[in-house]
Amino acid sequence: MARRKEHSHDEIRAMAIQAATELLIDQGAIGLSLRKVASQIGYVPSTLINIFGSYNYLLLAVSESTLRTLHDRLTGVRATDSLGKIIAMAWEYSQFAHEQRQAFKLVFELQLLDSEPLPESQGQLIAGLFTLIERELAQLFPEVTQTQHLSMSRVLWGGIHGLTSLSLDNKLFAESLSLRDLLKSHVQAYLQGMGYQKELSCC
Amino acid sequence: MARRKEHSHDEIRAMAIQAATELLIDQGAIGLSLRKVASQIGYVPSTLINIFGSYNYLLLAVSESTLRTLHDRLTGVRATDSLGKIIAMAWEYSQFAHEQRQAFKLVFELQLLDSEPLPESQGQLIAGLFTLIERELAQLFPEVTQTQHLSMSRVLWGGIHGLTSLSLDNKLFAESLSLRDLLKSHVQAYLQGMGYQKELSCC
DNA sequence: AACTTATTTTGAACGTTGTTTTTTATTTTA
DNA sequence: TAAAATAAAAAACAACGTTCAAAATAAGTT
Repeated sequence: MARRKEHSHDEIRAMAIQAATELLIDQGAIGLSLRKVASQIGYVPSTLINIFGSYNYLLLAVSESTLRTLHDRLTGVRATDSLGKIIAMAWEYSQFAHEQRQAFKLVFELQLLDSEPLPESQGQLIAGLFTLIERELAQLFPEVTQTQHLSMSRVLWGGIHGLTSLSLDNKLFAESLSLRDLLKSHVQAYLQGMGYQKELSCC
Repeated sequence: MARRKEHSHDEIRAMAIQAATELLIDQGAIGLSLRKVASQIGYVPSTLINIFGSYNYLLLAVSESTLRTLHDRLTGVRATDSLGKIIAMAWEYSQFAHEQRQAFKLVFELQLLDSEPLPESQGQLIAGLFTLIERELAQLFPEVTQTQHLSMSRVLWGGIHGLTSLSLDNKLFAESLSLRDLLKSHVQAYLQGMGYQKELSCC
């Protein structure tokens, strides 16, 4: 058989990523396979392997697409002050995770082989999430070094991610508590503990 | 063939769990399969399915065993005060995760089917980790309600888990920062933000 | 325009996976 | 001792990712 040339490689890439995302949404991670994606877009497994390199790299492309969407959602968050913005982004992060549960889990659970190095673009995308917080920290703590902004952003995002992940798998074991309140408590108390005292009259 | 009766079912269970753990350690999650576990202990796939119910339930048993070991390690942590103990447990948690990387990831990434409900024992084990922190919080904040202890323990452990998970996958993107310092910063600042002021002279 | 050379998609084959079903050997019971 | 129950193994099954040779189109050459 041969070169149908109905679609370019880039078009096939896009079609495969979209098909995979849809399968992921309404069939779950188990209902996703290279063969299903291929048949969904009218191609054949080996064609996708030629284009993506491997099934894992296809999944990585899906993960990358998910991260881009997430990043866009976070940049769309608005708030009156930096503290409110961080809290709002934390909430947006967790909401996205719950809405796109399977796709979100894929981002953090995809296991690459040693022969399949993580492309830098993927790292840049995740690092880009941290940057969003660093920017706000620079506003809140102008007197503090950049290394400390770095550190604080990791602690904040680590907590947001951890709470979100555990919540996704119902592993918080606290039905009476709302994830929203936990996230808010985390961000507020940590920043307060780090010296942020906007509406705190000390003694 | 038939009933060799060399081992009881419980013995086979234990052998399978141990073999799976060893395969997990020195071959990674990819090198693990029902068939390999079976052949490792001199049995056959269908025998393990008969005993465990499914391959997933075998993995769940491995996960349970891992959680028990983790819990034991955490209860072994000693410190002079409650704050120090929480920090020490956080560090122990992350150390365990790095030492038993694959087994730790299995605990939080194992996906059960809808037809395979999560046994309560597994939930109890994870909830038991939170309890360890709640106990210390009761010491630190005796005046505070139990619901608030619950909430604070989730926030603390969520952050510890998130930082640990991201660190496990090299997704913190901050080589210059040590995980230990991040954990310490998280616990200390959060508790301070929540009103803990042991060695803090206010004004 | 015809022929050759590249290119690219495909179909078939391979090895492996978890699971189900059937067969077979052993143990228990009558 | 014979029949029934039981338990382990073997074989069959469907699905998986991947590889590879064949086939069909496109591009290049004379």
